[in-house]
Amino acid sequence: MSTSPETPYHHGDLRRALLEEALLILDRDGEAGLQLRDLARAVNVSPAAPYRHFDSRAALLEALAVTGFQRFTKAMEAVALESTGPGLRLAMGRAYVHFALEHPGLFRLMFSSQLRRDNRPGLRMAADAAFQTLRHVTGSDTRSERIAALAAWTQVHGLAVLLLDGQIAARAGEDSDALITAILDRL
Amino acid sequence: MSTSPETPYHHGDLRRALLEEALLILDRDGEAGLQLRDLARAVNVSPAAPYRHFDSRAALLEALAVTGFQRFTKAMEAVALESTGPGLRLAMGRAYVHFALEHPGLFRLMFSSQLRRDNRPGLRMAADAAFQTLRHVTGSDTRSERIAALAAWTQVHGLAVLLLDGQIAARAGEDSDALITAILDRL
DNA sequence: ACCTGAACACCGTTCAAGT
DNA sequence: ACCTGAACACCGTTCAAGT
Repeated sequence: MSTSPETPYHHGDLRRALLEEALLILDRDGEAGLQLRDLARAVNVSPAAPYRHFDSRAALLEALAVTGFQRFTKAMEAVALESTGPGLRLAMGRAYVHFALEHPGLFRLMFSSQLRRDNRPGLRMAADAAFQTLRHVTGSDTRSERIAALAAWTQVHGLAVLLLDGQIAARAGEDSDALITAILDRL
Repeated sequence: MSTSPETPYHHGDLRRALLEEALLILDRDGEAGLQLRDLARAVNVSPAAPYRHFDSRAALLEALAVTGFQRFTKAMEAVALESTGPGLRLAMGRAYVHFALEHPGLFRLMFSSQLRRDNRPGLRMAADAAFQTLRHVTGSDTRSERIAALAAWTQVHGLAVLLLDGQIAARAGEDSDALITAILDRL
């Protein structure tokens, strides 16, 4: 699948290749399954090669989480443009949940408290930008607006997480998207 | 802190000691920080000793998650006994969130999809028993009852997770428990 | 400038051997 | 019956050396 002819010998766009392959592994095997040596092997470089592009495994994970928040922001903004008025909040909730289901490993990584502990500024900024998009919709000036916004967020996020963990699932013959909509409609 | 006089030489209640120490490490360093060799060191046994009591690290994690669900069930049942009628749902929501905040590593482990993948029957049973306690309160006979129950669950769980991840926090001078109550009261 | 090869400390796990 | 000591394969990371 490489763009260069035959095998990409000694060089190439390794940084991008690493990130792309890492995203695949992340959503397939989860964060614990993403091993630097495996990743290097998958891209046909030596175990030490990734260190020319990332300081450490944690730095790689941060880069992944940042791109995750960027994609998430784009997805939310797209909904904000095509949907309007009353249906907007529900549409964004559904998009939020769908993003999580489509990128399970990435979504979990974005909210991983492990990453938050190292307190990397790039991640904080990407996350803030994403949440800013959400606040646009709900407003957060008065206290009651803020509480309502947080209540909506906890609902949507909880649904995403419980679906991801397999704790909530549609029953046999039940439409999974209809279930999501029904739950989000309760607030 | 051992109950036997001086150093507990060759034996003792190792299984219990491992579980107790593991719970401490889990809530302090998270799942990734719980290493078998560290754990053995902390309890003063050789790296191989834990394998007389647990088949693998995954088996140890499962045992921890099972005791987590048991404690969780007990906490929920205690609330169901002391609270009654209208305030019960809110009281259980608060207890749910407080449990998560008091046992962050354990709570995350209980809902870890990593563990769910190996599909260990003991864990499934402990989890089902816990959720059974919750259903008692909400009911889940009709479809609308089921949706309402799921909506409440997603709200409470989402709040717990976002607080745990530091994404939601009380502002300076704001009472954190009041914030929790205000959000849970919206549904 | 970017990558390889070999090495280091460390981890989960196994197994023969000790008490 | 329960634990130790030594070993194995593997991982993240470093560093001198190659192109």
